[in-house]
Amino acid sequence: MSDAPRLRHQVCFALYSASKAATAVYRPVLEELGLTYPQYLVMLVLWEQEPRSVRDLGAELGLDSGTLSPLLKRLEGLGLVERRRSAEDERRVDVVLTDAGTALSGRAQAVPQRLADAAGLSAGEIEQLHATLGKLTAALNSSL
Amino acid sequence: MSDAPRLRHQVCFALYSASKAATAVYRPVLEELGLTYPQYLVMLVLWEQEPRSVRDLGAELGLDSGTLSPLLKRLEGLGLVERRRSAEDERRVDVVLTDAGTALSGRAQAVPQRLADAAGLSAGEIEQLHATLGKLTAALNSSL
DNA sequence: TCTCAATGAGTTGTGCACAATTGAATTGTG
DNA sequence: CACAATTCAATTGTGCACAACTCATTGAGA
Repeated sequence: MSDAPRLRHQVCFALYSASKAATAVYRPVLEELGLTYPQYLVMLVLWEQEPRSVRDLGAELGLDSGTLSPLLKRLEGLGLVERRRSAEDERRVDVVLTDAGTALSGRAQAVPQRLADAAGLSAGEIEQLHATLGKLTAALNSSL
Repeated sequence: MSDAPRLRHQVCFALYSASKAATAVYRPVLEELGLTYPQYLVMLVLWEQEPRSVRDLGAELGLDSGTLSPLLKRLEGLGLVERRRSAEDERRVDVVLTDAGTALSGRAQAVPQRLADAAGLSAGEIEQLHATLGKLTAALNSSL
């Protein structure tokens, strides 16, 4: 028989599928907030701490300016954030929440629970999955 | 303190990061084959069995024609596959491997090992991760 | 047989992801 | 101080992902 690698045996495909399925579950929920999934991730970071430079956001999320610049422009267009050149370092652009951006946090509370409800995994399995994914991501990133 | 959901606590972000890290590890390897990661997935399916209709490929990979049509056009441009209208059902387009497409299978043998090398997980952990991701994906998809 | 709903592939439009490049601001070193 | 190297954000170009739509083909039912 063929000894080509098999799709269903590959962990990378399992990761790819699970990640797509998770964002698909989030999509209608986030649509109520007017956000896409990557936009939601940026807002999560800002809700934790602001202002954050574009570089900080990129380091936190693993995204570069090619992705973030237009995304932030759209968030600014939605009236959720503002961008301003940093005073100390004119190369930097600080991203801050508007009042509307801050207020959106409240409506976002219920978002993670929707995934948990749909996941069909026990709390222990979730925790172990989370830990294993963390190890895996760290190892993969350090191998680059 | 803020009771906004925290980025690092979210399994969805762990999935998103791990998936991106895995494709990043694959990228330089696949570049030697002239493939992107989604193109590699399509080739994996075809190496298992061909011909496959566009619909079959989509069902296998969870992609729709909006993604597959241009991707297949690029694979055809690379000379790896051919597309032909099905004789039995003129709505369908069957995708078949060219000789070059079949031959590429050999060079793709070593690809999965590269991820395993970089993963830093034991065989048991990999297996459990794979099983948990499978359960998760099935549950998420059935909740839509 | 004659609709008419369903199916399959393609196209268009929006947004994400990443490589490569540009250009301004900053830092380090002589 | 001068100036080369680095840093930071933005832009451009390619490709993936998905929604919404078009259009041809098929198949089921009146």
